[in-house]
Amino acid sequence: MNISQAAKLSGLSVKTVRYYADIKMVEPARNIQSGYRSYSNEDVAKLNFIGKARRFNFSIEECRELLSLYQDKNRSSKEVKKLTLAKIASIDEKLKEFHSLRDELNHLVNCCNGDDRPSCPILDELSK
Amino acid sequence: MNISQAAKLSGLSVKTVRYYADIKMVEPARNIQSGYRSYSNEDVAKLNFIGKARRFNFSIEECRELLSLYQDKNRSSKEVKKLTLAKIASIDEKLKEFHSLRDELNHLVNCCNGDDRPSCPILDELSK
DNA sequence: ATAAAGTCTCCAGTTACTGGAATGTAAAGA
DNA sequence: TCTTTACATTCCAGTAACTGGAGACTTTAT
Repeated sequence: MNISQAAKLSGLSVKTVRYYADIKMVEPARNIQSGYRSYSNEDVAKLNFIGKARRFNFSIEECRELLSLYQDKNRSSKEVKKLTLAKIASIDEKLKEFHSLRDELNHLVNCCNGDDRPSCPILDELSK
Repeated sequence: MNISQAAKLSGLSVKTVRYYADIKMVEPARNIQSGYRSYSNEDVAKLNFIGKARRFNFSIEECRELLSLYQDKNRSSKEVKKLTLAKIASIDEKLKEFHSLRDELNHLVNCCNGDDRPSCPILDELSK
């Protein structure tokens, strides 16, 4: 199938699918006449896999790793679990950051009248 | 003062401070002899302000906006509050995303034996 | 036959810096 | 004064993961 069909089936944009071919993540066959990329069902499965992993916040390099584990029939589940646990830890980090950020901003907003006067505790805090 | 002093006082890197000059956020005077950037205390205060706003996850463009409000003696606190509330909302969005991401990954990890066998529910899920 | 839709490659832009090269200036020590 | 060292300058390239667009070619539909 052509690239737009593969894109549709995998829920990715054509640009993104082409990008994944450029960086050698999913390299489809080529139609010799036209030069068009020709995607197999397996290619689409890989695109799906990557799309999902990306949505799970795995980086492209991590996706590459997961993909090779996915394709390796002799892999151990330990390796995958390790990658995933590391990902969870980094998400927890971000969660903590965002939580405290939110709380601080929330506090500032609650202190701010939000009227037409120039006095503003938010700016006051930022300038300290 | 020279750039490294300004950087130290504002807690930013020299590269970053120079970058902020390049993008016309904080444009210091110049020493005519040497061409060196010459930072005033006010410049440093602005750098501090920006540093803090960046740590609060405001984008450079938002910082620009906050900075001009900060320098505008006739501003209303309403405008600042609006920007901040929008920022909180976008942080809440990210929090939600990361939370559900974490929960899903956690679930997968709990299902995974993590041993030397190839069977792995994490990969199974990613390939669905 | 022609027009529209799809595809190709290649280049540039996004965000907010960071690293490095080549070069110039200032300050400190011998 | 000379020299070394530290600090400064500009400019170019790279990061992550795409996205947009130009110009050219192929396929499909009318």
